[in-house]
Amino acid sequence: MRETVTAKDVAKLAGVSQSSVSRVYFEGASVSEKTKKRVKEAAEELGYRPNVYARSLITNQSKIIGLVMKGVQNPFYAQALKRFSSLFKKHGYSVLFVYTNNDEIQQEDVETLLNYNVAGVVVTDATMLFSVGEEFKKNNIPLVFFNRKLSTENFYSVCCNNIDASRSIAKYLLSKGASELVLITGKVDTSTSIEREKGFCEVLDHQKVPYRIYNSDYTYEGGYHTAMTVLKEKRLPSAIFVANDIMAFGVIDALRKNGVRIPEDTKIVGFDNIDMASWPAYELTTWEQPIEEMINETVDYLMNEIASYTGLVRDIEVDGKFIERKTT
Amino acid sequence: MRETVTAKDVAKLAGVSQSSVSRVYFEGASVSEKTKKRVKEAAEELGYRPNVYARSLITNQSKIIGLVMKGVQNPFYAQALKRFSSLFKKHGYSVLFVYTNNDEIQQEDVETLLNYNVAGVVVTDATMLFSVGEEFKKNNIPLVFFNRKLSTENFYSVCCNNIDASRSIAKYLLSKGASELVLITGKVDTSTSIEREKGFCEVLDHQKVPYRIYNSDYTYEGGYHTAMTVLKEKRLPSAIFVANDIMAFGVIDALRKNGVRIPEDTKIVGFDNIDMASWPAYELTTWEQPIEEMINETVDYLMNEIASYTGLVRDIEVDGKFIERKTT
DNA sequence: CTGAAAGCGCTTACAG
DNA sequence: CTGAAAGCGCTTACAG
Repeated sequence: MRETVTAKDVAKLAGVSQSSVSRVYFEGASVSEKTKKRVKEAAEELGYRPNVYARSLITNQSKIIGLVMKGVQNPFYAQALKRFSSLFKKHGYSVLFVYTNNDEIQQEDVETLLNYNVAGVVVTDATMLFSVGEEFKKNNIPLVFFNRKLSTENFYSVCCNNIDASRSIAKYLLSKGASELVLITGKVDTSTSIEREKGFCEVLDHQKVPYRIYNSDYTYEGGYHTAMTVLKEKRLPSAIFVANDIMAFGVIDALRKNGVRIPEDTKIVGFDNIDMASWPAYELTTWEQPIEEMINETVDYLMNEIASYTGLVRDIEVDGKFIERKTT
Repeated sequence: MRETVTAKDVAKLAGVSQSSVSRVYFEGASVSEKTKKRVKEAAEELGYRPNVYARSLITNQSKIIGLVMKGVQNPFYAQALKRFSSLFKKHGYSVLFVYTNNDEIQQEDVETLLNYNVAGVVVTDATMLFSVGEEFKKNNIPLVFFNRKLSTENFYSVCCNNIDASRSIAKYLLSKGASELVLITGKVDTSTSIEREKGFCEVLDHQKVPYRIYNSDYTYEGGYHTAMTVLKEKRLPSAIFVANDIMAFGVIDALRKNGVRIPEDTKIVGFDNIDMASWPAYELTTWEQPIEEMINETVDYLMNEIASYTGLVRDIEVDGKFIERKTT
């Protein structure tokens, strides 16, 4: 049987009341140093550990953050997972990991989050029905979309400045003499893909430079296949902007396999600057997402809202930077 | 304020006792279809959700599995994370994700797991003090080491049959005419690296084929640097067995960068068969870890132990298979 | 099958 | 600062 030492047991051994024991473990309660010491000693001896369930039942609060994630396979999100976990731990929170297979958070997952009365939630690469978001609001649970933005401006989101970034990429490619371009998008309904397309095309339209758009899906395989499609057409573009790095690797591999030299025959630019982008096999020119800053912004917001809920809604955009390597 | 509908409220609306409401939501309790229906309707109307904290407080059980992971950056573990999450969800369990930066699980993380009274824990790529393991045992919490094995045979573990696998790899390389070999190990104190070294060397020793061992760390960068060291020596080995795929990519990149042709000048074999191994940039010959089976074994054990704790201890080994691609 | 009641291990007014 | 007591929202014997 699971041994269970309670505050009462500790109280008896320490010769104080159960309430005093409780106060020693409850932040902000007032206890004298003397009883604190006595309690700690007794607790140590007995192996006492406050019961989080009893505590949560009373305080109606938890020390858990819900982290909703789909694309763990993309190193960008793996990195995010790592940093979020470390940071939340530092703040005293544990993470309830909710893997969602669908683009949209399922009701089942929402129930889980609500059941555990999570202190806050971060959604990294999924969308959510409007009504679902309202459920969190109704319960005063802060929620932030990380690297994603909902069209209904009703939630807090933290992204990189995708539009400016892709404008810069377009300008850079033009300055390199690109005269006919291709854009390979990510999943078409994601905010990141939409914005990267917008900034990129805006500049090209303005300069009256011709370009073609191919819709893909943010995966290596998607990039690979899309590149094959591009190859089937007669003209090879002078440059390709691929909406994320992992897809760009697929594009590069497909192109190379077909004898296309990079950057001589065509230039490639990715987006994210994941670790792999600097690998000798790729040395990909890309846009660095300021992941650390983005995560800090996310966690700061969450911690503030947990401390005192305001329901503040904003779209935060952090600037990244261009990283030139050997694919351009 | 967070709205809070309790069983009492539902009871009043449904015209039954609070206990009956409780029984409707407690698996195994006996309730008539009639009251069940009435309760469900009232609950629906009020938006009732049983409080998991109150439930856990009483039952002294939780529906949470602790998943301890370090190497999220390695696609092998990202894949595992994904599958574990899906599977546990299917079984009605949520996952408490515990990221550990150290090779060894820290006391702080153990406290978290114990505080939440997790139903079970899986440790994927970290080790643990013996005493820590005992703490879980004392609380009848089943624990399994996934893709890792402790030398003290006191825990349940699920691995691929590393020794047989690396024996096969050595034999294969010999059959391909390799006459002087190199082994690049993973982190030296991990069971997987130790076993892969053991199986590989055993065959070579037996055949009296010369080889050299270089210790590395299971990361891309480690593989890259180790390969550079290998290159500094005069003779290029005719084949290199790299203890995991991600490291093998680093080795390949370093070698290619220095004009070494693969497989003409030297052959490379990895281990894991992560998705990337089939990418055109690498097309790595490797050993496929039966990850799906390994995960199923892990989850099955955990679910059985949760249903009725036996404390069974065993080292499970699942066979993988050789995947020949273009690096040999 | 159902209800009244005790109790899980805490927090938190309320007095002192 | 401290203790006695109420109560958080459930589960679970115990009767009926």
